[in-house]
Amino acid sequence: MLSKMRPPSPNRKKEVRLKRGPWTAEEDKLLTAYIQKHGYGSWGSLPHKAGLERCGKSCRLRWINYLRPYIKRGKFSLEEEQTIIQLHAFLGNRWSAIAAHLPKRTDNEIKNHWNTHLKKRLIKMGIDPMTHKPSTSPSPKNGSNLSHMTQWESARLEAEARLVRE
DNA sequence: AAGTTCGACAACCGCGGCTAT
DNA sequence: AATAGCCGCGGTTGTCGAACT
Repeated sequence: MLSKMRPPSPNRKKEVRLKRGPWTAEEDKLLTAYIQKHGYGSWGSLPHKAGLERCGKSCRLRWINYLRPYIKRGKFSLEEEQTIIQLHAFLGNRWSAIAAHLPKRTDNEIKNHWNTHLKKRLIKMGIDPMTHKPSTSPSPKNGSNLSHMTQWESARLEAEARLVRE
């Protein structure tokens, strides 16, 4: 939908070079202080008001994924991982919907965790991470034990997906 | 010790939905 | 009804530290 994309720098008064890349502690402080005082929203104008040389999009991302006071960071518990796998079986790559069931986790964090850990783990178990069903060409070396595991896991996932649906 | 590869995660980009005009 | 702009989402990339050679 290119027509909807805004031109490079439409109505910016001055060509302020917007900063990109990792956030500094100082920037975090500015953003947090501003949001604590005024709340968030209107991301387009927020950076300027907060004294940040970032685009609104970058500020929004930083706040949502990192600075919000109640988010939980660090290692995922077994329960959380199971929940993610179950929800993914039902919802697919709808990370924000999955994150809604794990209130303290962000969609970005869940997505990263899925891509770096859970997906690989399922593949290792012979489960297709997209369909959550035993993959069609299971690795030949870990035969029957694995297929039993995958059948069990698959049945469990389907049952749990049903539960989530209800 | 130096160089290379790998894994984890933060951040960016492009797109689509929604709303206001 | 058409258009412009904002917001949020999902995919992808970039960066950095750890592990390995």
